[in-house]
Amino acid sequence: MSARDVRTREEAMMPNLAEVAQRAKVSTATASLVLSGKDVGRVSRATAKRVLRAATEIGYVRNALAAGMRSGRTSCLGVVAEGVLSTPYAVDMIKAVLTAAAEHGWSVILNDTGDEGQRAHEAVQEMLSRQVDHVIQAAMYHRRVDVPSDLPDVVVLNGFADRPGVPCVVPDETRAAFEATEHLIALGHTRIAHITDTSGVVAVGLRLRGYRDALEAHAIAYDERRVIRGGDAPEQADASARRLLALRPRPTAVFCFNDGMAAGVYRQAYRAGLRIPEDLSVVGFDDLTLISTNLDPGLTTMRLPHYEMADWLTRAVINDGPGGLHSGITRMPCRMVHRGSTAPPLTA
Amino acid sequence: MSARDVRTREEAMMPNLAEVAQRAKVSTATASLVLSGKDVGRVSRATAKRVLRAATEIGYVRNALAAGMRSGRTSCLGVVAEGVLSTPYAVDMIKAVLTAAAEHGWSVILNDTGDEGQRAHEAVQEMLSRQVDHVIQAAMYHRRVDVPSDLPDVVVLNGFADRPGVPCVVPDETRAAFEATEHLIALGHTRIAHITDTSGVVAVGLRLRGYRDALEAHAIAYDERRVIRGGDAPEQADASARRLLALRPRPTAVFCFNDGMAAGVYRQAYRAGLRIPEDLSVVGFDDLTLISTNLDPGLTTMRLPHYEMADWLTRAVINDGPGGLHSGITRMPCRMVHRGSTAPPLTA
DNA sequence: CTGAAAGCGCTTACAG
DNA sequence: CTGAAAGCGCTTACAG
Repeated sequence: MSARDVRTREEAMMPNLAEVAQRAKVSTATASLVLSGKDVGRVSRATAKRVLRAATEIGYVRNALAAGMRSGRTSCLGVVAEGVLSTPYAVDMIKAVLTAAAEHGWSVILNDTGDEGQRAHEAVQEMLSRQVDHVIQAAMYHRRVDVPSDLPDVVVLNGFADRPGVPCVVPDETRAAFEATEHLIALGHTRIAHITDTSGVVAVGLRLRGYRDALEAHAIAYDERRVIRGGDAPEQADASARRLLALRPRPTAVFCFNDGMAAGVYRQAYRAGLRIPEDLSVVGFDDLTLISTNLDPGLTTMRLPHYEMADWLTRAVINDGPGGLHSGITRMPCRMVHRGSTAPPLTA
Repeated sequence: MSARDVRTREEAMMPNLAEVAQRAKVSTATASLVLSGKDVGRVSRATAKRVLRAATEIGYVRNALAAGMRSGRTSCLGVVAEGVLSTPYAVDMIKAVLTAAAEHGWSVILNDTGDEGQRAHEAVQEMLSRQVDHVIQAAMYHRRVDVPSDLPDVVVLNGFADRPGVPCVVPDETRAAFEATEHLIALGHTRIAHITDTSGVVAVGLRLRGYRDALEAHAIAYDERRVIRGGDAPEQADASARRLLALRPRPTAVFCFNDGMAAGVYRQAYRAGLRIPEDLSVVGFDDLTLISTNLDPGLTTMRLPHYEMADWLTRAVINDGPGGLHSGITRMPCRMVHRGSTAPPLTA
């Protein structure tokens, strides 16, 4: 074959290592050593300088494909996201992965398999084919994740694996719900309702647990009638909110499973002529700023640690590899963002 | 060197083409032909079957690095995003790129250089090093994009290049603003205000143009006092909205530069005791559903064609290459989403 | 401190 | 219809 058979680097004016070596009058071995920073104590400073200058002069860019094939390491991270980009909730995770990876000089191959998670197998094959060093499997919300068995170096972000031995990181839902509820208790509330979801997502149980634990810790009786279950969409959030406001005696505070449900409470409270926070304190969950900052007053809510989880996991994987990680579930704390939707009860 | 020097496919139990060929009792040339689908009329059906069976039996996954190096094509798309993941506005573009690429069997290397766009050069070097076939440069909002000169096969998504010869795609802002305004005119409004941005982003001028054109097309006098300029944050949106409501005679409708500003109008209208849409019709822009569906009533707004732009561009690049594209600006239409925040004026 | 040479796993003209 | 062999651009023991 000739140089014309394929779209060569030469055609695209991409010089290769041999040309750098030739120009610097050294072997490709020496040039490689210098250009990959492995030259200390092995190549004289003068030679190294010559190589670097030559590389700069002809605009050398190393072919990562060739390097990866020879060395067996690609400095490439595969991210198999399951619908992460379909939600505004979790995009921060991708952002964190990209940022942390870039800081380490790593690249990221991203594949979002969509809400169904159907294309997951294909995505994994693709990652293997591209020889990524590690795979991060990211879930759009805290849930159980099916981890392909043919994937050795895998970790799970925002979910837990269906098999043991896989490092996972999730938000500490129960603790967050405990703190949110305790915040309301500290303000003097005792009739605290909880609006939650009808779906079976794990966070529902974990946050309910935190809510109950907080009540119990402060000797407030748990009243099942104050736990309202409804859907996620705006109309369903409205329905839940109406049921909340119909409770007698009316709760003076509500802890909502997410910000969308809190938005429903705002809409119905205004329609009923109630003031927030004077007549009703509201705490949300997620901190979708598009919702929380556009409500009036701004919504006090628990921020999910999407960025922190992804940042931590990415750095850990790059620095230690999945093997260096605790092979189990790591829980990360959520932080409460105070904006003005809570106050002491008027009756206090 | 020996097989133990590097982390080989053997260690990871990754069979290579030679093993497939050996098992199928053919040469690697024949195996390669079959496994890359180039065997029609070149390899007998029986031989092809043997190869495919052998590959399946030993769980062969082709090494895309080696294939890419030899063939000069990687079926890999580089996406240099400039803060796209930092905004809820434009994530749909990434989603569309990933989906379209996956459908063609392409992988995507994603790099978000953050809001500043500082790391753009590094990102480009990275892409070149990884030998991506094409690069898509994506902007977080419609704006001028500095396209690195050392990047031959590049196209711009949601922006326009600073140099000629680069295919670009952007939303048709002027037409969208024209249609939004015309919708209000068709309902019978004549006192139509426009709340816009103080920043110098290009969309400000383009949408103002569409607003003015629509008024002119329907012989409604343009009144500069009805164009209110303010910032983007909730408090600034509130300030703009207050100025709107202080106008005398009060406009019966308002076309907002974005949904966040429309949310400010809702807040202030409610505080002033005005009903939407009876007393004031509101049209937004962007269709951030977290805002538009959580307002009461739901916000009628122009949806930006982020998904469509990215989908179209990705398919075009993969199928034709950047060279096959119109080397200039392509404008894509926005679609109006009707939700109930507009109605005929009461005085009509 | 430096270089010659092997080899990563594939694809591709080319010869038969 | 099939195979032998070259070569993509690197990195890495190894020899000197």
